[in-house]
Amino acid sequence: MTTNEIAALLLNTPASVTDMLKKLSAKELINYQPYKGARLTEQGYKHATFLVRKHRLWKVFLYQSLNIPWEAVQEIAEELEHINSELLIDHLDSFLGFPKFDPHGDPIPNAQGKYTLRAQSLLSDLSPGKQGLIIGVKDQQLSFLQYLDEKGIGIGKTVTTIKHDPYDQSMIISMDQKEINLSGKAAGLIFIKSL
Amino acid sequence: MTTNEIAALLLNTPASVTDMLKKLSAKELINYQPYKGARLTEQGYKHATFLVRKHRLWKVFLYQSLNIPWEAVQEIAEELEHINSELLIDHLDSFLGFPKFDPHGDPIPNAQGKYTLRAQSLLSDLSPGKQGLIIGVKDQQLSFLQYLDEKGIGIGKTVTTIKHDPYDQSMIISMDQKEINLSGKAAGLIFIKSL
DNA sequence: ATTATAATTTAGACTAATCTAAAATAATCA
DNA sequence: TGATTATTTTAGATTAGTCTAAATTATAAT
Repeated sequence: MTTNEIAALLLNTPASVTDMLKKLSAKELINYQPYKGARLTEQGYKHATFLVRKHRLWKVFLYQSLNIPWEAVQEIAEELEHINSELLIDHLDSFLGFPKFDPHGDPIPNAQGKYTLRAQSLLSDLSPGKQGLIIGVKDQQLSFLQYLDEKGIGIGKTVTTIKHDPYDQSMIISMDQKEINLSGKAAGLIFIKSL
Repeated sequence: MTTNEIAALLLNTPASVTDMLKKLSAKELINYQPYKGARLTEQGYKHATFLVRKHRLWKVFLYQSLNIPWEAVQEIAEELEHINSELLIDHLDSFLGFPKFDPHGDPIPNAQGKYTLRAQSLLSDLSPGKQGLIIGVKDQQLSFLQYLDEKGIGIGKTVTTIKHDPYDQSMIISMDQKEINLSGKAAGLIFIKSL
């Protein structure tokens, strides 16, 4: 990623990002060469993985145990993920039953930092007549998640492609004995396991 | 509390505490007059109560749900308590079954900020032959909690006073069919409900 | 291959939170 | 009650994280 992209993502200026890169470099979490970009070191990768682990485990907890609505989960998890205690996270993991995926279908690194892989394809590639199990989403913007909620689409649902429009890629799928229209854009953001 | 005492507690210098008092005063959380001390405003009291609520609910969660050992609970709870979301805390409260007391026996304010009161006395005041139920401790220093752990003393245990030494106030109590020696100091830090 | 444009970094300023040392105020005691 | 001591506050320095504007470097276009 470029300095500007990071800045846009963090809602900071590129100048601030440059400072951060220098600091991360001093801590040996990244290898950084001015104007050339940066790359995580092994140590940095471990830090990042632990952060991902914390974030996704908290998401599972907030959503599954506390029943906190979608809209609020992301924001709270971003605060919780900064609490630094391996003990806490390992106990949380155990409490939750060592989940392998978070409520968006994203894989959760285990205590050793290993991700569970699984075969996945896009709903947009599911041929007419075929069945698929929804296992995740690619985009976690609120507007998209709400769009899915409205249509009743969620992780764990089984869908069948009825029709795939060759012109605009929009799809008609069946789910829960109902037919649903889906834009090509949306279908390309939904991960499925074909059945 | 004095400026110096606050400083000692926070492990900061008195100069820093003065700065904090001025800032809290600017936010109208305390009424502060230089050299005269400070007092919480109504708004400040509400903030403080919410902080206590957060802290104690997290403690219940860490201890009861996650089985995190004593020694670690306090430190983690101090980080968690700074996450500011009423939604989160109210859901956590509900998840935990709206507990009224934390694992040390300290009362937890409800969503309206009300504490549950209960009659309590000190173990040191329990006359020989009388029974009491341990419901809390007054001091939460690690060393004291470990001292209690070693003797098997904890919240929910029923004890009977056998003997009370008039000279050094030390006590012999019976618990779980065993006799236990307790210093006068310790007995004065244990809350009981007499039975 | 030069030049123009875009991306990135540097320099310097600002704020917030802390500190030390000095000054001001309050409390204590002879 | 006046002097001494303790407490508290102020003043000024330091560090970390951010910003804007200017300078530098890389990329793209003619």
